[in-house]
Amino acid sequence: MRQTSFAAMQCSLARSLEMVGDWWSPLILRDLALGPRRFDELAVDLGISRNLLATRLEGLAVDGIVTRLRYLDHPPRYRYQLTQAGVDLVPVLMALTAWGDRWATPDDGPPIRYRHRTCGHVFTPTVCCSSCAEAVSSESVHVLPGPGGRPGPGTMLTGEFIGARLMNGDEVDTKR
Amino acid sequence: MRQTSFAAMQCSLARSLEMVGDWWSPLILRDLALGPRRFDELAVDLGISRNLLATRLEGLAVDGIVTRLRYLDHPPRYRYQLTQAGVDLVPVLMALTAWGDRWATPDDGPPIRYRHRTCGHVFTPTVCCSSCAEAVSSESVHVLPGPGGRPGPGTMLTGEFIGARLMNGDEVDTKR
DNA sequence: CTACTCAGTTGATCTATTGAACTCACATTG
DNA sequence: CAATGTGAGTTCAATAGATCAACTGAGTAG
Repeated sequence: MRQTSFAAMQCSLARSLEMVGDWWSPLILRDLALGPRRFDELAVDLGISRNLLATRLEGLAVDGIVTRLRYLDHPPRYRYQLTQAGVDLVPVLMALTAWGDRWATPDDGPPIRYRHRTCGHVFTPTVCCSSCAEAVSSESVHVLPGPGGRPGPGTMLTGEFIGARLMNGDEVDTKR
Repeated sequence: MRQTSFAAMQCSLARSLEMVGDWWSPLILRDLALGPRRFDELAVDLGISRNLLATRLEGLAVDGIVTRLRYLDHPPRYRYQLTQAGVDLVPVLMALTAWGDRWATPDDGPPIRYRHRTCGHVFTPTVCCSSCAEAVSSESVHVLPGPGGRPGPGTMLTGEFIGARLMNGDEVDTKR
């Protein structure tokens, strides 16, 4: 089979997915952000098979998202830690979690909540405009071609649709 | 084998991943947000195999993220469209794309850029606090247990680490 | 009448995921 | 000091998913 690699795609989403888009990786990163740091903790918490966990951690380390730290020499004991790239990814995972709180219907309300230290409030992670700090929706965004944009594997046609175009189309109706 | 289902996990991230966390799904949603809407357009643009595309689209439709619309009766022609859940997910994908722009090192700069209609600026999608609109980082967030939180598959230990705790630990160093 | 498009199915092949058992070094306990 | 336990994986058989490529079938264009 060989799962198709997204690495060659001229698309930052595809490249992100190549690094953290597989089954388990985001949950491993969630755990590293929330507390579990050691191999066995991760394995027990997630219920992931140990060989897969080993493979994933190695991949994440190669991609510079986690580091493997030896915190004890005798016996050798390791701890996995998020790098800056990993830390930067946490808010994105929080946003996806917030989406799940809304659309994946948890049985008894959200399993965890976030409080913002600087303002003190319990909040919902929201994707905002870096310029005006307003929440963005797909309707309020124009997509523009960037310097790295060109047709290629994974983006054969998208370019034709882009160009000062309203994201999510002109003839859109979002009825369910 | 059966790939482990995340659906039963008491974690909104896991439930989100159950719906959109598999190989290709996020790219399919990207395409639906950017332009391609028809089966063949998606297949050609992504280079995904046609049977997988059919399976994914059906799954996304079952989960209420896309709808299949017949826009022509003779011959029968269909178009796939994001539902409100799908539209709500787009900003999250944008945030992940922005992460990729930063950490997945595109060769020639970002393939696409976003402009915010309401303020007119080209911007970086940023995850912010819904209360104070400041950008959140994992260091500025406390994690609190929510009503739906309890140990279970996929979250056996995380609960022990949570409780008015600083996300990403107390003894964290984020050196690379 | 033939070729082409859209929207998928079907089937053979191959690989990633799973679950469980195994290794190996060190530590702890009775 | 023998027996058990813990951390951090590795090895292995079985199987569900992914891939590629060819096929179907309705309709339309030339």
